[in-house]
Amino acid sequence: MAPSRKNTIPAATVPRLSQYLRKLQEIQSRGTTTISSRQLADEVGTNPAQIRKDLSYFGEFGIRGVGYDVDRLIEELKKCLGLNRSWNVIIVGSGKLGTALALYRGFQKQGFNLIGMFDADSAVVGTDRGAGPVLSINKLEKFLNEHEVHIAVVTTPSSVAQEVIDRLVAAGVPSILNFAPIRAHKDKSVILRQVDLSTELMTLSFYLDK
Amino acid sequence: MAPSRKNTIPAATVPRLSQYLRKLQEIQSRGTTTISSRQLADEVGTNPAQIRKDLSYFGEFGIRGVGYDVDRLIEELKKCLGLNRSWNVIIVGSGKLGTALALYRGFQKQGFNLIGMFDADSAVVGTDRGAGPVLSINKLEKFLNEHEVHIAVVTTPSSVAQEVIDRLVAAGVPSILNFAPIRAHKDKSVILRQVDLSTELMTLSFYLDK
DNA sequence: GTGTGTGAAAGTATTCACAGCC
DNA sequence: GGCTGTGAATACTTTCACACAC
Repeated sequence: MAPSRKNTIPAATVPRLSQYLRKLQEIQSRGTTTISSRQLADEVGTNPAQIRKDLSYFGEFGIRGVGYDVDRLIEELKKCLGLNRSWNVIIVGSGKLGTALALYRGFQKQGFNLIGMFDADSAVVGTDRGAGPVLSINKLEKFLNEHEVHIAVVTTPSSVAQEVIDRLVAAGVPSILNFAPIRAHKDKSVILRQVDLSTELMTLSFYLDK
Repeated sequence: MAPSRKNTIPAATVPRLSQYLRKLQEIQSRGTTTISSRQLADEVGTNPAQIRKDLSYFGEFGIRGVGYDVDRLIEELKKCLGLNRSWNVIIVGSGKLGTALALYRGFQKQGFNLIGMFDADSAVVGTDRGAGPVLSINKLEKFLNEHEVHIAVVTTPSSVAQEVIDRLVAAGVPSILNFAPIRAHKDKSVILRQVDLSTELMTLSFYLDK
């Protein structure tokens, strides 16, 4: 039976589940209805045992001798990932990067509702960057008070990113996705993930230099 | 003695080195000249043993009882990461995201030279998005023939990303940073890293849903 | 026969704890 | 006394290999 005790699931498994899900949605749209762990592994660039092990933390979704039903597995993965509901998202920082993210269509598709964008620049406030009129950063706390925000995406300049993150945390936002190139501090209760161009480039540099 | 045999260095260490480097540069600009592994660990959000172990793969850079000289450690980390030289970078896909990345100032600062941007949209070709006039994607192979490109950053729509990556690989580009939300395939000789908004959001969703 | 689910084994990564040097 | 560098211990991940179900 599905244990569903998420504390016991390896951290490395979680991002892989999302990749399985996306690949399966692509496979579904091609009209394929059944897939083996080997086929999926080939598509996603891993090995079959990894997939079976990852899935086994959540339950038994396959049929021995046959494989997995694509529709069923998509539903199960959504459930595993908490995607059978919607999450409210805001973007703080409405520059090029924030706008690029706001316009990303896959956003809404998986149940992420972009309900607000913020910026400090009064020339930007009021314009539409993909999620209705951009609000002034001064209205951040008021907005957070009136709306339940689950995820805040931070795309501000790095000079103000830590301050913005502190304000988000203080206002009770439970998770943050930070694109500013700083190593943000936060208290343990907040879920923080960092996406960092300069780290990615330096990592490539390391392997190029071998 | 510094072993410098990069195959033996844990994959998880490499991105951490880049974070140590960035934090040290910040610390340097505040005028601090010496730092202990504990202080750096607090700043970067890890533990001192992790830092000492990571550094130990490359050599002995500290002084017992004292700590690390900030200037020296910065130089050593740059050497470890292959940053004591410059790398040529192109961006393929000059939409909002590509433009945002092109305008990111930290880019040039660490020795990454943005030498070209490409797009398929003829309305975009010829405009300046932060790295001189955008070139037509039709001229990609010609450009790669005439310039040594070390890193290609892919920010195209996902529908064409795999095709673009295949062309980059065929033309001999040794490393790729892919922002398109696809699981790209590639041959083993190419270094590929993926940055993926939807995986990040789904990972947050997983932990929010606990 | 085919392919899943899963303990056990192998392989990696992190943390501990202390000898050795300042 | 303080802090690094590192083997040893622990924790975590991936891979193997096979019993079991279809």
